[in-house]
Amino acid sequence: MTYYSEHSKVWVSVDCIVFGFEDGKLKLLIGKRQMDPGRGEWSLYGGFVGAEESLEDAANRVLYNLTGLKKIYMKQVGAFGAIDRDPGERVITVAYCALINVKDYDDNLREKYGLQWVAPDKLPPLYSDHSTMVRKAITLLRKRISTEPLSFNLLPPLFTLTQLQKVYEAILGEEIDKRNFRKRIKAIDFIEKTELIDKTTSKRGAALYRFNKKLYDDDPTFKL
Amino acid sequence: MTYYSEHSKVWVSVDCIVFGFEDGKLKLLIGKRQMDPGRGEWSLYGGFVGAEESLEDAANRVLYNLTGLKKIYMKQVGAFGAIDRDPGERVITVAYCALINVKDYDDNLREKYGLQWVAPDKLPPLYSDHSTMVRKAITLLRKRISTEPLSFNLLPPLFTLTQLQKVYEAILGEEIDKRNFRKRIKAIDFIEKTELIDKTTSKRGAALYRFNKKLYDDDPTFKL
DNA sequence: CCAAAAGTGTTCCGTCTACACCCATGG
DNA sequence: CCATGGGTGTAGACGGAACACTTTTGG
Repeated sequence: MTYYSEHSKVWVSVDCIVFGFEDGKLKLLIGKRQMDPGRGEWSLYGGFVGAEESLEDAANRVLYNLTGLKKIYMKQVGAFGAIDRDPGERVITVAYCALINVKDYDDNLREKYGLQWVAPDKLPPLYSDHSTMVRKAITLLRKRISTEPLSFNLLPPLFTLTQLQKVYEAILGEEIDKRNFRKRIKAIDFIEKTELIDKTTSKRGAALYRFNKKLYDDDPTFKL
Repeated sequence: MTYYSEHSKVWVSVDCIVFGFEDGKLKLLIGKRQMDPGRGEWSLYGGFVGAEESLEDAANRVLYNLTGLKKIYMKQVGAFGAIDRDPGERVITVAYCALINVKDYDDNLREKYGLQWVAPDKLPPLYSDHSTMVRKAITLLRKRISTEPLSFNLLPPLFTLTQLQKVYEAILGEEIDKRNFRKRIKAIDFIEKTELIDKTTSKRGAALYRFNKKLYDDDPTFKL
C-alpha cells in the first residue's frame, strides 16, 4: 500500500448546524466549547469521524448525543478545509445541517451540554469558521425550502396553516400574503387537511394538517 | 494535544469533475486509472490533500496538473465518506466541479494522461463512487445555470448567441426557442454585444458577445 | 360583546410561451 | 442562385401579487 502511505493523513470532523422553530422564529443550537482550543467560545457541536464510520454515521452519532433523536432530517452543507481553520491542529470538517421539531427535543440534554437556542440574526461570533458554515446552511435552506418538503421537519406531525406559513416566513425572512399562501397549499395534494382542530392558539380553533409522505414520494415535484 | 490524539486520522483526497463544451455538447474528462487499486478502470482525476494545503489548493493543484490552467472556475460538489468507498484504504474525498473552455486546454496533457472527453450520457461505469459524484455535479450545474453566470466559463471570451444557447441546451438537456432566448439575453446588461463578427460558423457571420464581469459584480442578480 | 386568530375570491398586471419569415453571404 | 446559419416581433395563456372582510368563540 505504498501508494497510500506516501501521503499524510488528517483529522476529519463533522459539525452540526441544528435548526429548530420556536415562537414563530427560526433558531439554532450553539454551545460554549468545553475543551481547548477555544474553551468558552460559542460554537457548533461536532465530533471527530472515527476510522470505522462513514461521514453520515458520524453526523448521526453527534446528533444523537446532542438531541437524543434518531432519524433526524440531515443534509450535507459542505467540507471546510483551510489549513489553519482549527487553531489547534489541521482538521478538515464536514458540516451538516439538521432540522428538528423543538417539541421532540430533550431539554435536559440542552442543559447538560450548556446549549442555547439562538436566532440566526442574533448569533454571537462563533469559534473558528463556524459562522461561515451557518451562513452557508441558511443560504441552502432558503434555496431548498420552495422545492423540497423541508418545513415539516421543523413542525409536529400535525400543524396548522398559520404555523406552516410562519416557518416559511422565518426561513425566507419576509412576510407572505395569507390568502396567496393558502391558495398555493390547496394546490399541493400531499399537504392533507385532517378532521382535527387545534384550539390552543385561538378561540375559534384552526384546522390541523398533515404531510403525507407517500403522496409526496409518488410525485415529488412541487413549488411553493 | 491529547484531545486530538485520542482520535484517528484518515486520508483525504480531492476528485475533479472537469466539464468542457465541444461540438455543441457537454463533455467531461475521464481517464483510465494507472495505479492500484482499480488499475484500468475509468475514473475521475484526483489526488491526496497534503498536510500543508487547503482543500481548494489541493483541487487547484490537481486541476493545474491535469490541464495546465490556473484560475479555473471551480465549485465544491460535496464530501463523500462511506467507509469502503475506496477499495484499498479508508479515504474520504471531496469532489470539485470545474468548467473550462476546451480551446484553452492543452491536448498534449490529455494524451500524456490518457484522458478522454466523454458525453455525460455515454459515461462508462466509473471507479468507486465516481459516477455518483458526476450525477451530483450535473444536478448542481442544472440548478445553478439559470442564476449564476457559469456558462461563460465553458466558452471563449468572445462567443456568439448561438454558442451560448447551445451551452444552455446541453446543460439543461432540452431545446430552447431561439427568439425567446435572445429576448432574455437582451434584458441582461452584462452580456455585451461587440462590434466583432465571427465568420467561421456561417456565411453571413454572427455578432460576438462578451461577458462583462464588472457589470455582473455590480448587480449579480439575473434569471435566464 | 369584543378581542384575536381563522378562513375565504377576484382582479390586474407582468412574464412566459408558441410560433414563421426575411437577411446576408460564400461557394 | 441557393444553401446555411443569423436575426427579428406579436398575440394569447398563465401564474403571481395585491387587496378586505366575515366567522367563531373564550373570556
